[in-house]
Amino acid sequence: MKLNDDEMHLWHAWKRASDVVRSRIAQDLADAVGLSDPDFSVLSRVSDAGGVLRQNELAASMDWHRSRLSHQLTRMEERGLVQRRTVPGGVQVLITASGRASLDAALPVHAAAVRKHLTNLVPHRRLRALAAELERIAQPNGT
Amino acid sequence: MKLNDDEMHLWHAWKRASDVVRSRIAQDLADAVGLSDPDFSVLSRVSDAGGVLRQNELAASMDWHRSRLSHQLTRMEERGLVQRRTVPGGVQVLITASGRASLDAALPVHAAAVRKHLTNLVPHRRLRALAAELERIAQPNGT
DNA sequence: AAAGATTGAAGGTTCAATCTTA
DNA sequence: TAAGATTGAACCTTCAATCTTT
Repeated sequence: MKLNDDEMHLWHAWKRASDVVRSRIAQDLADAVGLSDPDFSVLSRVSDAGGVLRQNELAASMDWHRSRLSHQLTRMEERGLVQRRTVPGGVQVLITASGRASLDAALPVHAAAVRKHLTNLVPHRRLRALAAELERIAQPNGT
Repeated sequence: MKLNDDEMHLWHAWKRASDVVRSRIAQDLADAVGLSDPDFSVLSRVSDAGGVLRQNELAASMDWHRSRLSHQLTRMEERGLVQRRTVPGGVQVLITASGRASLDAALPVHAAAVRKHLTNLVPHRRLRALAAELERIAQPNGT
């Protein structure tokens, strides 16, 4: 019913590390290229899919709810980063030239930020083990 | 300039685990007692401080910007969870009876959620080591 | 001036309700 | 009907500008 010292310690460390790493990487990205974390995620996925992706598949691949993606795409479309096109059975999301330019600028910044704020702070020989440990934590459908 | 496989793997696992754990715990808390994560954090801190805390110290102890806390307290005050009182040199935040009742209801739910979605998914003998690893990651002022 | 606090705007997330189309 | 998508409201976070008090 109450957490013991070790559990509490891990919880606090977890919370702090999650927040700190996310905000540091987001800050570097925003400062350098004016993209938010969600902006970058969307552009990356669409680009990886070849520049076009059905909205429904995009949402599923990112584990996002429909409405979340809908709001996000509305904002990104207003900024000219992506374009929506209605097709039979749904909506296609296309990356624009401007969106691709932003992504290209963001990629090295993002990689550098992940290195600086996460992977470089973990000993090389621990990289795989920590990743595996995190996957075990994220795995269960604990609901 | 580009992440290698191990770095990429860790990054993806990290992002997923961070999101999943945060949202699962937040969901349990919201479903059971109607408190958000920030609500719970504020109530916990104020309660730990004896039920009263200067707003400035509260912000500092949570690593929050002034405006973030100000907005949060405005919402919480409207819901009757806390009360603000101007004192020489600043503002005092007081937990209300209703706020304390919500916190009391939330504490066991929160502990159970942290166990279920985080600490129980880590082998007992790894608890301290993982916490230490996370502290090392959160440590540097990487800015 | 400096520190504490507030405000409004813009972006982000979630939920429930709605609309549209296969 | 069911799946895909949108919308509006409420809450959260950040930033820049402002206000207040010491």
